[in-house]
Amino acid sequence: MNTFTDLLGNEEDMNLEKSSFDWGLSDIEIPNYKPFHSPPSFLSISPSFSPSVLFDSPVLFSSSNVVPSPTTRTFADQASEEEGRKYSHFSFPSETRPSTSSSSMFPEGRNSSEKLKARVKSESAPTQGFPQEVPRFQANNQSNPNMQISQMHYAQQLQYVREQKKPDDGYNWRKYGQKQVKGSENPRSYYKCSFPNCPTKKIIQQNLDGHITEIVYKGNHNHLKPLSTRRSSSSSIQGISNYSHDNAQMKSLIISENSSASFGNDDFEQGSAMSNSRYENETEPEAKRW
DNA sequence: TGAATTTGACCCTTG
DNA sequence: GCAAGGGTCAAATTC
Repeated sequence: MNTFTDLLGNEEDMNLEKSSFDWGLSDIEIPNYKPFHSPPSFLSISPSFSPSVLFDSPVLFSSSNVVPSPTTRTFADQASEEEGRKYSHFSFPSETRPSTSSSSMFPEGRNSSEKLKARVKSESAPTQGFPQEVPRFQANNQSNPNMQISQMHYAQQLQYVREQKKPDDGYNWRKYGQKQVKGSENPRSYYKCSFPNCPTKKIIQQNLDGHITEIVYKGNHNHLKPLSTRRSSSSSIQGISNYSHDNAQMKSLIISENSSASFGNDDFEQGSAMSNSRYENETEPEAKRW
Protein backbone atom coordinates (compact mmCIF):
# COMPACT_ATOMS: atom_id res chain seq x y z
CA MET A 1 0.00 0.00 0.00
CA ASN A 2 2.79 2.32 -0.66
CA THR A 3 2.64 3.27 -4.21
CA PHE A 4 0.10 4.69 -6.48
CA THR A 5 -0.23 1.33 -8.00
CA ASP A 6 -0.96 -0.20 -4.68
CA LEU A 7 -3.46 2.42 -3.88
CA LEU A 8 -5.17 2.42 -7.14
CA GLY A 9 -5.06 -1.13 -8.09
CA ASN A 10 -3.88 -0.94 -11.60
CA GLU A 11 -1.78 1.08 -13.84
CA GLU A 12 -4.57 2.47 -15.87
CA ASP A 13 -5.97 3.95 -12.77
CA MET A 14 -2.63 5.42 -12.17
CA ASN A 15 -2.86 7.10 -15.48
CA LEU A 16 -6.13 8.45 -14.39
CA GLU A 17 -4.74 9.69 -11.18
CA LYS A 18 -1.94 11.31 -12.89
CA SER A 19 -4.36 13.12 -15.03
CA SER A 20 -6.48 13.78 -12.05
CA PHE A 21 -3.75 15.43 -10.17
CA ASP A 22 -5.48 18.67 -10.23
CA TRP A 23 -4.62 20.08 -6.87
CA GLY A 24 -6.79 22.87 -7.90
CA LEU A 25 -4.08 23.97 -10.14
CA SER A 26 -3.77 23.85 -13.77
CA ASP A 27 -0.78 22.66 -15.60
CA ILE A 28 0.63 20.39 -13.01
CA GLU A 29 1.99 17.11 -14.02
CA ILE A 30 3.53 14.44 -11.99
CA PRO A 31 6.90 13.70 -13.46
CA ASN A 32 6.75 10.01 -13.41
CA TYR A 33 3.41 10.13 -15.01
CA LYS A 34 4.36 12.14 -17.97
CA PRO A 35 2.45 10.39 -20.63
CA PHE A 36 4.93 10.52 -23.43
CA HIS A 37 8.29 10.92 -21.90
CA SER A 38 8.72 9.01 -18.77
CA PRO A 39 11.21 10.69 -16.55
CA PRO A 40 12.56 9.01 -13.52
CA SER A 41 9.74 7.64 -11.59
CA PHE A 42 9.87 8.54 -7.98
CA LEU A 43 6.39 9.35 -7.05
CA SER A 44 5.26 7.24 -4.22
CA ILE A 45 2.94 7.61 -1.38
CA SER A 46 3.84 7.02 2.13
CA PRO A 47 1.73 4.46 3.89
CA SER A 48 1.12 7.14 6.37
CA PHE A 49 -0.72 9.13 3.84
CA SER A 50 -4.34 8.99 4.36
CA PRO A 51 -6.48 10.23 1.55
CA SER A 52 -7.28 13.14 3.72
CA VAL A 53 -3.69 14.10 3.65
CA LEU A 54 -2.66 13.67 0.15
CA PHE A 55 -5.80 13.42 -1.78
CA ASP A 56 -8.37 15.37 0.03
CA SER A 57 -7.03 18.57 -1.06
CA PRO A 58 -6.19 17.58 -4.52
CA VAL A 59 -9.38 16.19 -5.78
CA LEU A 60 -8.16 12.75 -6.31
CA PHE A 61 -9.08 9.19 -6.20
CA SER A 62 -12.66 9.73 -6.84
CA SER A 63 -13.08 6.88 -9.13
CA SER A 64 -16.79 7.18 -8.92
CA ASN A 65 -16.56 10.31 -10.91
CA VAL A 66 -14.25 9.16 -13.55
CA VAL A 67 -14.81 10.79 -16.81
CA PRO A 68 -14.46 8.66 -19.85
CA SER A 69 -10.99 8.99 -21.03
CA PRO A 70 -8.49 7.24 -23.17
CA THR A 71 -6.42 7.16 -20.06
CA THR A 72 -9.03 5.35 -18.09
CA ARG A 73 -10.86 2.15 -18.23
CA THR A 74 -14.07 3.98 -18.61
CA PHE A 75 -13.16 5.26 -21.97
CA ALA A 76 -12.17 1.89 -23.17
CA ASP A 77 -15.23 0.37 -21.65
CA GLN A 78 -17.52 2.70 -23.35
CA ALA A 79 -16.04 2.16 -26.69
CA SER A 80 -15.71 -1.47 -25.84
CA GLU A 81 -12.56 -3.28 -25.20
CA GLU A 82 -12.40 -4.34 -28.76
CA GLU A 83 -12.66 -0.86 -30.04
CA GLY A 84 -10.00 0.13 -27.67
CA ARG A 85 -7.69 -2.37 -29.22
CA LYS A 86 -8.88 -1.50 -32.66
CA TYR A 87 -7.81 2.04 -32.18
CA SER A 88 -4.86 1.20 -30.15
CA HIS A 89 -2.74 3.45 -32.26
CA PHE A 90 -4.17 6.18 -30.15
CA SER A 91 -2.16 5.17 -27.26
CA PHE A 92 -0.70 6.43 -24.09
CA PRO A 93 2.62 4.89 -23.45
CA SER A 94 2.66 2.90 -20.36
CA GLU A 95 4.48 4.18 -17.42
CA THR A 96 7.91 3.05 -16.69
CA ARG A 97 8.23 2.81 -13.04
CA PRO A 98 11.36 1.63 -11.42
CA SER A 99 10.87 -1.19 -9.10
CA THR A 100 12.24 0.97 -6.38
CA SER A 101 9.14 3.06 -6.33
CA SER A 102 7.60 0.74 -3.90
CA SER A 103 7.43 0.27 -0.24
CA SER A 104 11.16 0.41 0.05
CA MET A 105 10.88 4.12 -0.34
CA PHE A 106 8.56 4.34 2.57
CA PRO A 107 9.56 2.06 5.31
CA GLU A 108 6.91 0.59 7.43
CA GLY A 109 5.74 2.34 10.48
CA ARG A 110 5.81 5.81 9.16
CA ASN A 111 2.63 7.38 10.24
CA SER A 112 0.67 10.53 10.14
CA SER A 113 2.47 12.77 7.86
CA GLU A 114 2.07 16.24 9.15
CA LYS A 115 3.16 17.93 6.08
CA LEU A 116 2.72 17.18 2.52
CA LYS A 117 4.96 18.78 0.09
CA ALA A 118 4.11 18.79 -3.50
CA ARG A 119 6.69 20.35 -5.59
CA VAL A 120 5.71 21.20 -9.02
CA LYS A 121 8.52 22.19 -11.19
CA SER A 122 7.91 23.58 -14.56
CA GLU A 123 10.04 23.27 -17.54
CA SER A 124 9.80 24.64 -20.98
CA ALA A 125 9.46 21.36 -22.73
CA PRO A 126 7.06 21.22 -25.61
CA THR A 127 3.54 20.72 -24.57
CA GLN A 128 2.52 17.17 -24.86
CA GLY A 129 -0.63 15.47 -23.94
CA PHE A 130 -3.71 14.10 -25.41
CA PRO A 131 -5.42 17.33 -26.26
CA GLN A 132 -2.80 17.78 -28.87
CA GLU A 133 -3.52 14.32 -30.04
CA VAL A 134 -7.09 15.02 -30.82
CA PRO A 135 -6.72 16.02 -34.44
CA ARG A 136 -4.88 12.87 -35.25
CA PHE A 137 -7.34 10.92 -33.26
CA GLN A 138 -10.25 12.40 -35.08
CA ALA A 139 -8.75 12.22 -38.49
CA ASN A 140 -8.14 8.58 -38.15
CA ASN A 141 -11.59 7.71 -37.00
CA GLN A 142 -14.03 10.05 -38.55
CA SER A 143 -15.72 7.39 -40.54
CA ASN A 144 -16.33 5.13 -37.64
CA PRO A 145 -19.63 5.67 -35.83
CA ASN A 146 -18.34 4.13 -32.69
CA MET A 147 -15.45 6.45 -32.69
CA GLN A 148 -17.76 9.35 -33.24
CA ILE A 149 -19.22 8.45 -29.92
CA SER A 150 -15.79 8.29 -28.52
CA GLN A 151 -15.07 11.65 -29.97
CA MET A 152 -18.05 12.99 -28.15
CA HIS A 153 -16.59 11.73 -24.96
CA TYR A 154 -13.38 13.22 -25.94
CA ALA A 155 -14.94 16.57 -26.51
CA GLN A 156 -16.40 16.34 -23.08
CA GLN A 157 -12.99 15.70 -21.73
CA LEU A 158 -11.64 18.71 -23.44
CA GLN A 159 -14.35 20.67 -21.80
CA TYR A 160 -13.14 19.35 -18.51
CA VAL A 161 -9.71 20.40 -19.49
CA ARG A 162 -10.89 23.91 -19.85
CA GLU A 163 -12.80 23.86 -16.64
CA GLN A 164 -9.90 22.54 -14.74
CA LYS A 165 -7.99 25.67 -15.35
CA LYS A 166 -9.75 26.97 -12.31
CA PRO A 167 -7.33 27.14 -9.43
CA ASP A 168 -9.44 25.26 -6.99
CA ASP A 169 -8.68 22.08 -5.13
CA GLY A 170 -11.98 21.83 -3.41
CA TYR A 171 -11.02 23.51 -0.20
CA ASN A 172 -11.35 27.12 0.67
CA TRP A 173 -8.07 28.83 1.15
CA ARG A 174 -7.37 32.21 2.51
CA LYS A 175 -4.18 33.91 1.63
CA TYR A 176 -2.46 35.33 4.65
CA GLY A 177 0.89 36.29 3.35
CA GLN A 178 3.26 36.54 0.51
CA LYS A 179 6.97 36.59 0.60
CA GLN A 180 9.75 37.02 -1.85
CA VAL A 181 11.99 34.08 -1.28
CA LYS A 182 15.67 34.65 -1.09
CA GLY A 183 17.47 33.40 -4.11
CA SER A 184 14.34 33.06 -6.12
CA GLU A 185 12.47 35.56 -8.13
CA ASN A 186 9.32 33.61 -7.58
CA PRO A 187 7.07 34.94 -4.85
CA ARG A 188 5.77 32.52 -2.29
CA SER A 189 2.20 32.76 -1.19
CA TYR A 190 0.90 31.47 2.10
CA TYR A 191 -2.59 30.11 2.41
CA LYS A 192 -4.64 28.83 5.28
CA CYS A 193 -7.66 26.66 5.02
CA SER A 194 -10.54 28.95 5.74
CA PHE A 195 -12.51 26.24 7.42
CA PRO A 196 -12.88 27.08 11.12
CA ASN A 197 -10.22 25.48 13.25
CA CYS A 198 -8.66 23.74 10.32
CA PRO A 199 -4.90 23.94 10.73
CA THR A 200 -4.08 23.16 7.17
CA LYS A 201 -1.86 25.53 5.32
CA LYS A 202 -0.30 25.51 1.98
CA ILE A 203 2.49 27.44 0.46
CA ILE A 204 2.46 28.08 -3.22
CA GLN A 205 5.35 29.37 -5.17
CA GLN A 206 4.70 30.75 -8.57
CA ASN A 207 6.95 31.90 -11.28
CA LEU A 208 6.59 35.18 -13.02
CA ASP A 209 4.19 33.72 -15.49
CA GLY A 210 1.87 32.82 -12.72
CA HIS A 211 2.58 29.16 -13.10
CA ILE A 212 2.83 27.28 -9.90
CA THR A 213 6.25 25.86 -9.40
CA GLU A 214 5.93 24.52 -5.91
CA ILE A 215 3.25 23.60 -3.48
CA VAL A 216 3.76 22.70 0.10
CA TYR A 217 0.92 21.41 2.20
CA LYS A 218 1.18 21.58 5.93
CA GLY A 219 -1.11 19.74 8.22
CA ASN A 220 -4.21 17.79 7.56
CA HIS A 221 -7.70 18.95 6.97
CA ASN A 222 -9.87 18.13 9.92
CA HIS A 223 -13.01 18.41 7.89
CA LEU A 224 -14.50 17.19 4.72
CA LYS A 225 -14.07 18.99 1.54
CA PRO A 226 -16.63 21.75 1.56
CA LEU A 227 -19.45 21.52 -0.84
CA SER A 228 -19.25 24.20 -3.38
CA THR A 229 -21.91 25.19 -5.78
CA ARG A 230 -19.50 26.77 -8.13
CA ARG A 231 -17.76 23.54 -8.74
CA SER A 232 -19.56 21.10 -10.86
CA SER A 233 -19.48 17.64 -9.43
CA SER A 234 -17.61 16.32 -12.36
CA SER A 235 -15.18 19.05 -13.01
CA SER A 236 -14.20 19.19 -9.42
CA ILE A 237 -13.02 15.68 -9.51
CA GLN A 238 -11.55 15.27 -12.84
CA GLY A 239 -8.08 16.31 -13.59
CA ILE A 240 -7.62 15.92 -17.25
CA SER A 241 -6.37 19.40 -17.12
CA ASN A 242 -2.95 18.23 -16.34
CA TYR A 243 -2.50 17.60 -19.94
CA SER A 244 -3.67 21.01 -20.61
CA HIS A 245 -2.96 22.90 -23.54
CA ASP A 246 -0.72 25.81 -23.57
CA ASN A 247 1.56 25.43 -20.70
CA ALA A 248 4.87 23.91 -20.24
CA GLN A 249 4.89 20.53 -18.80
CA MET A 250 5.16 20.45 -15.12
CA LYS A 251 7.12 18.16 -13.04
CA SER A 252 6.11 17.54 -9.56
CA LEU A 253 7.29 15.66 -6.64
CA ILE A 254 4.95 14.71 -3.94
CA ILE A 255 6.41 13.68 -0.71
CA SER A 256 5.61 13.28 2.82
CA GLU A 257 7.58 15.81 4.65
CA ASN A 258 7.20 14.17 7.98
CA SER A 259 10.75 13.63 8.89
CA SER A 260 10.08 10.09 9.91
CA ALA A 261 8.21 9.54 6.75
CA SER A 262 10.92 10.64 4.51
CA PHE A 263 13.15 8.23 2.83
CA GLY A 264 15.11 7.52 5.85
CA ASN A 265 17.67 10.15 5.29
CA ASP A 266 18.03 13.75 4.56
CA ASP A 267 18.61 13.19 0.94
CA PHE A 268 15.00 13.21 0.31
CA GLU A 269 14.52 16.64 1.63
CA GLN A 270 17.39 17.75 -0.39
CA GLY A 271 15.96 16.05 -3.33
CA SER A 272 12.65 17.71 -2.83
CA ALA A 273 14.33 21.01 -2.92
CA MET A 274 16.51 20.20 -5.82
CA SER A 275 16.79 22.74 -8.48
CA ASN A 276 15.16 22.40 -11.79
CA SER A 277 18.49 22.19 -13.41
CA ARG A 278 19.40 19.27 -11.32
CA TYR A 279 16.21 17.61 -12.13
CA GLU A 280 16.53 18.21 -15.78
CA ASN A 281 20.14 17.45 -16.16
CA GLU A 282 20.45 14.30 -14.26
CA THR A 283 19.24 11.22 -15.91
CA GLU A 284 19.55 8.78 -13.13
CA PRO A 285 16.18 7.89 -11.78
CA GLU A 286 15.42 9.75 -8.64
CA ALA A 287 14.01 6.73 -7.01
CA LYS A 288 17.20 4.86 -7.67
CA ARG A 289 19.27 7.56 -6.10
CA TRP A 290 17.04 7.71 -3.13
C1' DT B 1 -20.35 46.44 3.88
C1' DG B 2 -18.18 42.25 4.57
C1' DA B 3 -14.83 39.15 2.79
C1' DA B 4 -10.58 38.45 0.62
C1' DT B 5 -6.10 40.06 -0.69
C1' DT B 6 -1.96 42.76 -0.26
C1' DT B 7 2.00 44.09 2.04
C1' DG B 8 5.15 45.80 5.48
C1' DA B 9 6.54 44.66 10.03
C1' DC B 10 7.43 41.51 13.49
C1' DC B 11 8.63 36.95 15.38
C1' DC B 12 10.93 32.64 15.27
C1' DT B 13 14.25 29.44 13.73
C1' DT B 14 18.66 28.26 12.15
C1' DG B 15 23.49 28.56 11.03
C1' DG C 1 24.88 36.51 20.58
C1' DC C 2 24.04 37.90 15.94
C1' DA C 3 22.39 37.99 11.33
C1' DA C 4 19.69 36.12 7.74
C1' DG C 5 15.74 34.21 6.05
C1' DG C 6 11.23 32.09 6.38
C1' DG C 7 6.65 32.29 8.39
C1' DT C 8 2.89 34.89 10.38
C1' DC C 9 0.29 38.89 11.79
C1' DA C 10 -2.56 42.63 11.02
C1' DA C 11 -3.71 47.11 9.06
C1' DA C 12 -4.71 48.89 4.66
C1' DT C 13 -6.60 48.14 0.37
C1' DT C 14 -9.39 45.98 -3.05
C1' DC C 15 -13.22 43.40 -4.64
